Amino acid sequence: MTPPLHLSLAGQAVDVLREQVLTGEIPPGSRVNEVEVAQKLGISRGPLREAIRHLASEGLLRLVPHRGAFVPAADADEVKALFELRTALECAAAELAASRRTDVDLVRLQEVCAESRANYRAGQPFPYRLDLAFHQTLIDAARSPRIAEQVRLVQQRVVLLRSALEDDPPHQHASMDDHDELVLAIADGDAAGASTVMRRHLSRVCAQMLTSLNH
Amino acid sequence: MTPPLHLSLAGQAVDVLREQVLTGEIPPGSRVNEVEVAQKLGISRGPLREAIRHLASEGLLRLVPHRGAFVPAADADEVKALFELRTALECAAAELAASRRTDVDLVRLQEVCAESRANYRAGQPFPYRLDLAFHQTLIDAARSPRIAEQVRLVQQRVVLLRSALEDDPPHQHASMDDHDELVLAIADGDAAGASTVMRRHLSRVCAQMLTSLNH
DNA sequence: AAACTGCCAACTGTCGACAGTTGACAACGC
DNA sequence: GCGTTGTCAACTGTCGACAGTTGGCAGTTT
Repeated sequence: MTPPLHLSLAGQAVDVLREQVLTGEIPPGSRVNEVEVAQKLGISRGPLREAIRHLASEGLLRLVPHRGAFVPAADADEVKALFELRTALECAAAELAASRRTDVDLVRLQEVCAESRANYRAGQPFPYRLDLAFHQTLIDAARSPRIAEQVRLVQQRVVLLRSALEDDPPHQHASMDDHDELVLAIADGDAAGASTVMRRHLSRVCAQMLTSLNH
Repeated sequence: MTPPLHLSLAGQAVDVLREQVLTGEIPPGSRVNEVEVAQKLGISRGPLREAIRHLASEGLLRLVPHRGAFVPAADADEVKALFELRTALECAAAELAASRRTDVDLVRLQEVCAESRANYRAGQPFPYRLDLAFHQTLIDAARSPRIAEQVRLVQQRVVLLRSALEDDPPHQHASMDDHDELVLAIADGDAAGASTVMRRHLSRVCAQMLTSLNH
């Protein structure tokens, strides 16, 4: 019994639109015209409206009555508020991961860290893909479905605000150090330590986003 | 026709449906028939579908492709997972409240506690209304809009699962003690203490829900 | 020129109808 | 009797069209 891999038009529209919003193909601040996008996707306005509402509930769009849906623009206060939420969730995830992790989880985390190091030594910048992979692996190790769900949504909103992020080698290096330290704490089953490191890590990332936002 | 149509039909449907789901008027496990409910509300299926999708994003309904929307039934694993999320959020809120609270916030918290005590001494059971009011006042004192938003959604889902909750005087007394202790920690600006008390409090509430679920 | 007013195009909100899928029931074969 | 298969009603997914609202623009007034 394979779950219907055939997604509804609304579901497909959600995926396409989410991609376009996150990649900046639909730039922050711009409006989403229902008839225009519906024609472009080859569907009617009904499913598209449901897709727009869904993305709005994920925080990727902002709904204004009778005016339409807008892509929220990066804003300092929004970044701070969002990182307070992210910190609450990921610190809890780090604690749970430290106490629930299996050896397989540990190997996966170490692999991601090793790949990041190798990539960095090869002279390439720390790809955001690997950063996401690390945090993803960590919340999987926490084995808390509802927390994982929320973390995914928050990280998505961070990606959206990340358009104004610039490459900063020192910051990237510090992030990799944080990740390594996190793995150590999780390996030791040190919940409090993992939480502390995660808080410091996210604090650093948040600060970096705020500074690059002011440029 | 409503002369001042301030809210869209979909928005009105969201409010009505949410009320019906939370009060159990639409019992857990039952299905929401689109045509039936649409006729009962006097609207067409379009706005109702948007309302259903919205409530699903809040976790008050569960969508099954080609089958419709169901009210999720209380389940032990779900309760545990939900309380892990709630604990992560409200502990963070308690910490923030301890460091950001104003004197007005403190007075409000004390007022809610005092009202609970008076109510209890009058021989009446600790109304859930006051419990909600306390947690609401606390997250307001935390001044973190994104966290507050998520806490509201989680508490709503707890209300939904709460149908199987029975009155338990000892538990109510312990809850009020926890609240008082929380206020003391927040008054002292003791973030770590507030977080610890909150964690113990929610752990107790979760355990109580789990036991009354098995009866 | 600035401000006000009425009009208009564009867009969202809403509706009724059609098409595709699902689960159940009945008829059939073993 | 039990399992299989064909049929069907009910419901969700989708569409095109209509109605109401919004913001802007032209024309008018002071």
